[in-house]
Amino acid sequence: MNSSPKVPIPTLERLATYLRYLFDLEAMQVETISSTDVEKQTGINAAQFRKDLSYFGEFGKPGVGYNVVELQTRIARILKIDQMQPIIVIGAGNLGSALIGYPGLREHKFHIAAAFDSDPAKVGKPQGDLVIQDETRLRQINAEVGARIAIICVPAAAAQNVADASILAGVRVILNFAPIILRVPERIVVRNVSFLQELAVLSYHLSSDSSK
Amino acid sequence: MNSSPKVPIPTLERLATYLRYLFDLEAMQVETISSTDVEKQTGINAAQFRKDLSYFGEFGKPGVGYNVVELQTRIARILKIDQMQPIIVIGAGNLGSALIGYPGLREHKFHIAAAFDSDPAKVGKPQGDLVIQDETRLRQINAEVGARIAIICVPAAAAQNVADASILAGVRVILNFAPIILRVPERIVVRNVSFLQELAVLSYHLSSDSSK
DNA sequence: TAATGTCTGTGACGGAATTCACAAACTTCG
DNA sequence: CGAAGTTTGTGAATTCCGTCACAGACATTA
Repeated sequence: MNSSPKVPIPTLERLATYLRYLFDLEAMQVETISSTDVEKQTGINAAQFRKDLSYFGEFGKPGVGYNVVELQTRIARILKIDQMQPIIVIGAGNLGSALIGYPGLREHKFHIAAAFDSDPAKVGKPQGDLVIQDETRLRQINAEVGARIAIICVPAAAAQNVADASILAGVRVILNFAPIILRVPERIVVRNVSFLQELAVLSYHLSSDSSK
Repeated sequence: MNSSPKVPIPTLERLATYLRYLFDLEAMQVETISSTDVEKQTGINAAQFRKDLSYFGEFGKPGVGYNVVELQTRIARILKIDQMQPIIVIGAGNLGSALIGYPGLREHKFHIAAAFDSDPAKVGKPQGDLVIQDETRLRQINAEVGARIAIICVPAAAAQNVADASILAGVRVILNFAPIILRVPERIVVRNVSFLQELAVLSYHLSSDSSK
């Protein structure tokens, strides 16, 4: 009943990129773009752009291109960031705090509804416009705020337990910053962000310098 | 003269994962592992693990498996994280500060040699065990520290300029946290980290819940 | 030593993602 | 209106990755 059955994940990642780009275009009061414009400015192949969109229907006019505002609206709807989404953040260390204070979240319709930590020294402290809650109250509090997205920013050793607790509390997708592979039920979607991993890949590339 | 010509990027990403896992095993005083052990514990297919390694030579003994410490050493050498690598961080906001204070970096043989910001209020302030430098001195300072890896943590609007300056200063690979596609010469390798993008992908998955 | 069992390294296969290339749709201009 | 010029959407071709499956290497046991 829904759109297409199989959308490649790289396509979804690029959709988010297109969306950012469209916001910029809107700010510059550009009304229409073509797929070749996109290629020139983002480096993403024009056919790729068209194919990505084709998974979700038809968006452009032959001979003209795409209407910036309309495309923006439709991509936002596809990604379900057309209305505010509550998120919970678990772990209020450096990274968690940075996330809580990050203004870009709100712009993209994400709203941190609660933040948790296990450290009694942090619990109860205000952080931005919310108060750090005790990790043990995760389930109880999420029953109120109803977040289905969790961001895990705890150390590796604690991450699996925290993930389990989140899932019990009704979370369905997890953004994991801990350097560990989480074991979760099939229905749960996890995405990992690891800058150590990214750095390692970059470091590798330092060798093959002159060649190619 | 070097190893194999074409190593898939997903392979490099997994190598970093294996390495983390091997550190854990070493700490648990495990001496030997087999590819099926890896699959059981990380969820990564055993053949995948073997093929990933095969791009770089032979690592194991048939009928036995892989020596944990040896494999660790060799993967670290492949990724060039067997000896300290200097890094520069540009942008000392929430994220940049979090990175500077992140102990995991040192464990993985990365060392932040200098941090920069354009805000005069921040320049000169100590942060961890180093002092924030003025962004305009990037080239000058990197002539001393010789970092070839830069981490960009500045706002989107400033990122391209900062990237250009880094490259002029001798940087060859960039880890970019700014939500923008950087335009760089071919020889420069860029990897982007965007949690807004990750969140968008996760958000998409909130729809196709009961199906599949 | 021979027989059995385990595990690696890799060629072959299959599927997924990207790019190509073109017909069809629309615009513009004379 | 007709011709020339754009640009889309998409089947087909290509490239890239992951998985399978098995020959060969090594260990173990008797």
